[in-house]
Amino acid sequence: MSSASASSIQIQLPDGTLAEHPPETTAMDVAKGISEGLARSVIAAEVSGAVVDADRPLGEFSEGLEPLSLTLLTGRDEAALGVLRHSAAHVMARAVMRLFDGVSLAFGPTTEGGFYYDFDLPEKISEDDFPKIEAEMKRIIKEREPFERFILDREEARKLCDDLDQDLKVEHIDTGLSDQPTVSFYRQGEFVDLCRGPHIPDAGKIKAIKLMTIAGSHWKGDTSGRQLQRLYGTAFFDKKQLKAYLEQIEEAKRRDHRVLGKQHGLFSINPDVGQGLCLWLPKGARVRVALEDFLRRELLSRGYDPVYSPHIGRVEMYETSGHFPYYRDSQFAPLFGSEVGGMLDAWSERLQEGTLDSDGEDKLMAAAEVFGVKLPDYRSSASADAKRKVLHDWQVNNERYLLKPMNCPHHCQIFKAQPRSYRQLPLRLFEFGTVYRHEQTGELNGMLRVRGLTQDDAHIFCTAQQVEDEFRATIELTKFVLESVGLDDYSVQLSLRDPDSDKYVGSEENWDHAEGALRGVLQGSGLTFNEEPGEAAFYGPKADFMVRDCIGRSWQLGTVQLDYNLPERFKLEYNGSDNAAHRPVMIHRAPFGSLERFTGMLIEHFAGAFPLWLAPEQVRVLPLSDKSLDYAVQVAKELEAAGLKVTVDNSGGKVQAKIRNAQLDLVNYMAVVGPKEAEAGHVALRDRIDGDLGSMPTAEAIARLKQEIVSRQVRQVVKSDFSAAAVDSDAVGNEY
RNA sequence: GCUGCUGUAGCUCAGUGGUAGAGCACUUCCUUGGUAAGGAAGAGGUCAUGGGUUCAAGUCCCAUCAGCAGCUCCA
Repeated sequence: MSSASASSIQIQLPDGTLAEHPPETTAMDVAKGISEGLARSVIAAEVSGAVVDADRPLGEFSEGLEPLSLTLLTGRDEAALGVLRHSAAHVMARAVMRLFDGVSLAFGPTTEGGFYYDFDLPEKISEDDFPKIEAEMKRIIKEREPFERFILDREEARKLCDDLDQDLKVEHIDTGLSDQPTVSFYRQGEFVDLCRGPHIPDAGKIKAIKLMTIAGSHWKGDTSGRQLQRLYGTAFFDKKQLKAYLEQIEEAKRRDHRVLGKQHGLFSINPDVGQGLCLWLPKGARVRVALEDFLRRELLSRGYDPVYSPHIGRVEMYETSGHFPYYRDSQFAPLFGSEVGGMLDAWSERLQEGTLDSDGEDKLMAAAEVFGVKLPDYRSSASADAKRKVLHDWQVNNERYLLKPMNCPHHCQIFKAQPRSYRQLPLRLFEFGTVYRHEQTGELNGMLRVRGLTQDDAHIFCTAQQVEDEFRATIELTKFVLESVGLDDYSVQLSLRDPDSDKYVGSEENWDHAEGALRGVLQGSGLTFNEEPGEAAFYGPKADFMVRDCIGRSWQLGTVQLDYNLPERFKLEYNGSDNAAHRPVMIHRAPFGSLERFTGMLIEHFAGAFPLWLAPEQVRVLPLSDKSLDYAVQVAKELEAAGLKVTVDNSGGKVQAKIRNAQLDLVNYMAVVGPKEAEAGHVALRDRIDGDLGSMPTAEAIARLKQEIVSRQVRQVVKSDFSAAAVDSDAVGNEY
């Protein structure tokens, strides 16, 4: 960090040129040396890979005799946009402090689409305040004041923040920054903020700003802590980029699967059925059936065995698997064979918490007796654990069930249902398994986050040596599935264990082997992937597919996870070639993730306009007038017999109106039929995308459409011009 | 779950404390047509639910429920 005593430093520019400069030279000086125009457009600099202020003396970054690599960042560089936005966050905070009293600043970072700043202030900010805040920001920007950096040691910094009445900053210096001997501040006019930087040279560089929304947040993400007001905004180097960004948001809104799902009759969620419980309407169900049929056929041809399991299971099974009661908050409450089960459950919980006094205990005993429950082994003098065991034993004998939160325990039981030999491995069990999870109300989101979902779930039981081949086959399958629906922009996130943690089950040797195998397969697959140490589940490493849709948003869909835990817990065994019992490795995998989430994502990806092979209404027959209705019905029967999803528009009105409605309903093909077609046995086919295709024999039209279906053509994806990922979907973690 | 916003016809939405509105969709009638909107009439409402204030509440207040945005969470 500290400047070397050398009297000069060597600086290397991206084109390779080397130059000697005094250590106090700044990136801005270097830019001026090249041209004044460049100097005017410099936003920041990248020095040896780190983004820094353009006015920092470069000598500060010099270590030893190595030349410093310097890249001047201008509005054209992606990294510069982040610097701009963070400076815009400061400008916004400054404007808010001018307009409101008692503002306490929290954090103000950049986000993918802009920036935010969290404030603690007595007054509530509302969207009605945005115009005046924006006006104040514009006033600040117009003054083009520079951002000035200065360093204080911790004590001075603490005092400064205290003098400024910034108690959250004081707290942050005391806690989050307790290991820093000095901290940096930025001053812009009267506004001073504890900040790591970097910043733009002056506020005049901000050419376009807009406040987006106001929302609640929490100090350091702690929901029990102070509630803050988070003001979101965005900023760009020019107004055109801002406009494109706002259009991108509008485009995402137009594609919202909840809007399109309602508009096109795909699915419905209503309070009478229950929050987060999705009704698949006929059209949505047809899309799902197409997806299920496709995947089922594919799995059967790839050596999978279909299985079915019920929607509920004994709680004891989930105790064995370890899912109950540890994840109780996100499960629906157990179903009890007896009315009294729930009471015993609460009773047991209070014993565990130690909140049950003897008076309460007597009342519970009396209540239990009313229900005819006899607990002769329950002694009031016994320990809480002993009492809980008595209650638990009663419950076990009186059956309690859980709506299944995952399919794995059932599939483990299927593995166990028969003796297994190594010759049967790998055993691949698949099921479209419906599971129920009691997600928090605030998490629910259309089809993307629901409480009842169907996973395209399978569990592969294999030997440690087979993991690599199975993993490779699963990756291939997932690639194939994604590409079949026209998703060709994806990468893989490989989650590995944290080498410093001991929370993991399974032997070190197995983990090493598995992680090496996974990495090797991904390297050989040609897929782009990144490794995330410490992100693995405690029971095994995993690979998640991150998919980009056509407007640049990224989604986490398919997942492959290794599991050393469940085979252990369920004591799964197979007989090896050595005639000894061995424990299999289990692989969870789901290329879609869940049918709900996948379909919701597809609705947005295609903006509701599904490719022919997935479309819920592939052809609509449009009679020219009622006189041609009989022929239209006859044509529809022929198309239906050929396996096409077809309807007849029997409404009155002109054919132009019928075409318009069919186009708006996103029907792939229209078959216009009038007297001429009836005469010749033809249809006048109209393509949703290309328009009128002319008159042709019905058989020819059928052949054409079937060809398109069989080849699973994805002919049209309406791409947005805006390529940057502006709206990040809530990337939902693994589904197991 | 937390904070904020919203809830009016099937859908999208107007509605200033004083008789409930529009467009689209729907039904009926007229029109029978050639590749993105033919015409007319009709029907459709416990203004989310429950309280309160008021002579009077869709409108103001409180609670509940639901939706949305963000936060938090996601085996």
